[in-house]
Amino acid sequence: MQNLVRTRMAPSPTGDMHVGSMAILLKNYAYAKKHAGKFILRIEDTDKTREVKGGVKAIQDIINDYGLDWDEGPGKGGKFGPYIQSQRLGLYQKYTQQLLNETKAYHCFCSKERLEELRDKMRAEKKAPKYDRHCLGLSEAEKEEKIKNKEKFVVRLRVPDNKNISFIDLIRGEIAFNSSEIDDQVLLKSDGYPTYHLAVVVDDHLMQISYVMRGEEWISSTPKHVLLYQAFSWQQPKFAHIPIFLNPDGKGKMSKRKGTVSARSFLDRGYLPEALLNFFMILGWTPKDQREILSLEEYVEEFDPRDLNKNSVAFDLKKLDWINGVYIRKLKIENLKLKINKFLPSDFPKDKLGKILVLVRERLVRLDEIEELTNFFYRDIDLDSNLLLKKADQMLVVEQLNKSLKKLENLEAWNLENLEKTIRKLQEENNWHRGQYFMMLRLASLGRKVSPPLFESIEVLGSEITLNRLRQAKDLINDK
RNA sequence: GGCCCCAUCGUCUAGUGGUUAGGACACUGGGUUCUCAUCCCAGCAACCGGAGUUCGAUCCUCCGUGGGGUCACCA
Repeated sequence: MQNLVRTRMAPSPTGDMHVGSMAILLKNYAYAKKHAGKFILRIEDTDKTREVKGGVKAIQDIINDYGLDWDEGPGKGGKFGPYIQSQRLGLYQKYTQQLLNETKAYHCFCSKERLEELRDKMRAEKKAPKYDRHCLGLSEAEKEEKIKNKEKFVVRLRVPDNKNISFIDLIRGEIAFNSSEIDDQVLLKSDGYPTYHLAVVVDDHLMQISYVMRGEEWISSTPKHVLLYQAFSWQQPKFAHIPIFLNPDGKGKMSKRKGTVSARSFLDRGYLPEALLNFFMILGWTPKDQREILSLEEYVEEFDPRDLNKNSVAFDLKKLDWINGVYIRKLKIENLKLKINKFLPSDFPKDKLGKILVLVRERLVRLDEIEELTNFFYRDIDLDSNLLLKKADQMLVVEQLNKSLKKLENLEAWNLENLEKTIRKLQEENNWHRGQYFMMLRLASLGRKVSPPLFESIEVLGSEITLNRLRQAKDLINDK
């Protein structure tokens, strides 16, 4: 049991989960699965001021909507619970007390104003802002007095001076810091809640997390955590800091300013969860054979954080679009029907859904394009006489429409075979230019230059609508 | 600014002390075709710079440059 792989994702319920977080979650999930370990979901709700209501539920939902799940955590239980940090306050206070007793931590009564002033001053001197340990000099009596007077305080870690602090990152190797660069971290806030730094270390230890895989932006915080592991004499987990997503243009950390970034928003735009996961997989990592389309199962089998690339990666939407298209094309119609349901406009003719999907499946890049791709099947179209007459004169087009109408009106059955045979025959017998004639018919019956194949489309459209539109086209040209 | 991380086509990457530096997306051209899309074929395109180590560096070392991250009683 000692070597069990236990990974975790520890989001805060402060708003929609970022796509980058989902990508990291995937890696934690996959690695635990690969080693028949456990993937833990822990909620880090230690900042009461930023918490949003329904945040925990939103986190659980989005994970499930991406087709993933967790083994221990809210809604699942587990023997290391509770998995919500606000329910573990006593634990953090207990461990803080331990550090206090061992003089590895100390009370700090400094006001926010003083700290801010201090920071401003140090910044002005071009130095890294650091707490000046003002309260470390307090005598025991002074401290007791302040506590008795109910003065607010925080507890800070007493960081050793000039000590080499290093850790092994699975992706990058050894990373070293000097402890003098590290601030005396606040461990316990004045409201009794722990800071992130205390809470992660305590919980990762207590929950026996063996691999901490988190975003690269945590590298500079890791020495603080290492210090804490040392202060408690706890064994460190293995660390892997995952490269972050850059904006699609490759400039800067992917941010709201340059577009939508929540994991939910991609689902809302009609990207399939499997396609998104696949995209996350191959950003910064490739399987040995370099294939780019792979299933979750295959990924679970092959992924290892040690093979991750070191550099941050641009979130290339073009590639995502390509992957999404690949996945849509692989979908069986019955399956596509289910998945596209929530993107259908209210006036979409559900009885024709299957037939229409057959026609547009290979043209869909995102599910939310369905309306744009199919509206001519169920909405009035705009006929443009200029377009109709673009490659032929008025007389010819009227003749084409007349002859077509006559034949189509007398079709025995409105099916693909009859339609194709009849129209092709008309074109051949009259020696009409095929491109012009077919395009004119497409324009007249579907109202657009770009569409699924003509015969299939008008078959689905039905005789009534098709013939009406052809008549309208004729009238329009005659009126010109 | 301090500290830390990173550096192969536009993007995501493979790769090696000696290779025509490979693939995918995107882009361009062609084929199939009633348009578009799919599919197939072809093309364009990269080792950040400078020293050093070496018979030989894209690969190893150092410096520079560039990009990124981080410096809260937020995570």
